[in-house]
Amino acid sequence: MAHITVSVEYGLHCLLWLAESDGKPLSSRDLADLQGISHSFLAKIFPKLEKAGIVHATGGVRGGYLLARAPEDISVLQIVDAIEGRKPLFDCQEIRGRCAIFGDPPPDWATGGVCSIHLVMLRAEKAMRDALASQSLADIGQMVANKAPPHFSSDVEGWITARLGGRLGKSSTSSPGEEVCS
Amino acid sequence: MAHITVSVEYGLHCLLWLAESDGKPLSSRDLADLQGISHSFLAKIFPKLEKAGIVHATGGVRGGYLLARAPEDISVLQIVDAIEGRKPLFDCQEIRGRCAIFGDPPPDWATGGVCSIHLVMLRAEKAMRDALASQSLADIGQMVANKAPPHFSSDVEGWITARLGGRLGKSSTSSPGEEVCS
DNA sequence: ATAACGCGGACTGATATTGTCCGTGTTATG
DNA sequence: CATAACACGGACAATATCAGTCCGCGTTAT
Repeated sequence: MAHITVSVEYGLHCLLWLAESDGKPLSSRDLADLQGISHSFLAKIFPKLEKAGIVHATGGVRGGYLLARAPEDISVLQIVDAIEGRKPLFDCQEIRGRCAIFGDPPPDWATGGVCSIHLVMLRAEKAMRDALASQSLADIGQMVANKAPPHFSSDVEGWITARLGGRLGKSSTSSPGEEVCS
Repeated sequence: MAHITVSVEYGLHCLLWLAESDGKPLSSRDLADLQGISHSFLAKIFPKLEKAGIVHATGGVRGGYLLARAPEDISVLQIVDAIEGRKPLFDCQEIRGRCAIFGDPPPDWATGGVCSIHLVMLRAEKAMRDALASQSLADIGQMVANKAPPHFSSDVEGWITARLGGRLGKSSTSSPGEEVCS
């Protein structure tokens, strides 16, 4: 229950899968089963990504989600804001105006401009957001790809085609894949 | 209910008063009444600042709190950590190890090192913490002092001496003060 | 002796998070 | 055309944290 929630974590992991498995749409159930997370909960996250223009949804029986933009053009900050809705780091209560020495209303010099404490927090929030804005989905995908062994892409491809009911000759993993493997 | 809570806000405002009113200890009730905030709640915050070595408490009937260090040597980050207890920005659930393609246990390449998503969040958290660490209590105090009119320090002095039961001739505000006014 | 103080624990209400479940509309497929 | 798989949205519940109150204990100036 931190400031950046598990909803964001789920969303980011799913978008990484969508960035990898380019072409065929993946349903929220596919993504949930693939990662061992709750489908019901994931189904509440994706409409937010869709409204933010990060993914594109296709309805119907073979429907699912695709990235609406290139992974290079999707920043982590955009994902966080899409899912959490621009949640502030600090919610200033304007304590400065309540000083017992002041009358009612408090003098203008005490309430004008931004509270000094609030200003420090806003700067910290901006530093955090700048760090998140500087990283794209493609950057994280590259980090993950550098860790995975070469056969992993084809394993994933096999799992997906098997699950899509694609009885096209591949029934299990370990078949060589030429499409997604970079 | 943001990541940085109102407890931190209350604590920071109180520490600013302690930095100003140097010499006489102020009780948590003094500070609560001076700012129009809950005394009961404030009384739960100060022991944390005391254990962190930010303020020094003196018990008994004329007791209260004093800054334990110079305002220049107290960073906003130290105050936040003292009150909130090093709360992480992001709590990684290690989704990466739950992939359906993996067996149990998942392969080492998938679980070794820091999760790539977690890494991005840790960098954002560090950027935020660096921003908070770069500002001291004295920095904020200076900002506030620049806004206040010259007679404000003596008004505060008057309020405090009146409240401390100091029946020394001053009964109200608006008397000239020479001690605290910079 | 008393009253003001710090300290700590128990308790309460409000809100956010993390889910689950169900109903509606849409669209490939048999 | 019927069905099943999909997206979407609302209602609901469990849990956690936050904000705040209240009480009892020990300490200390007056």
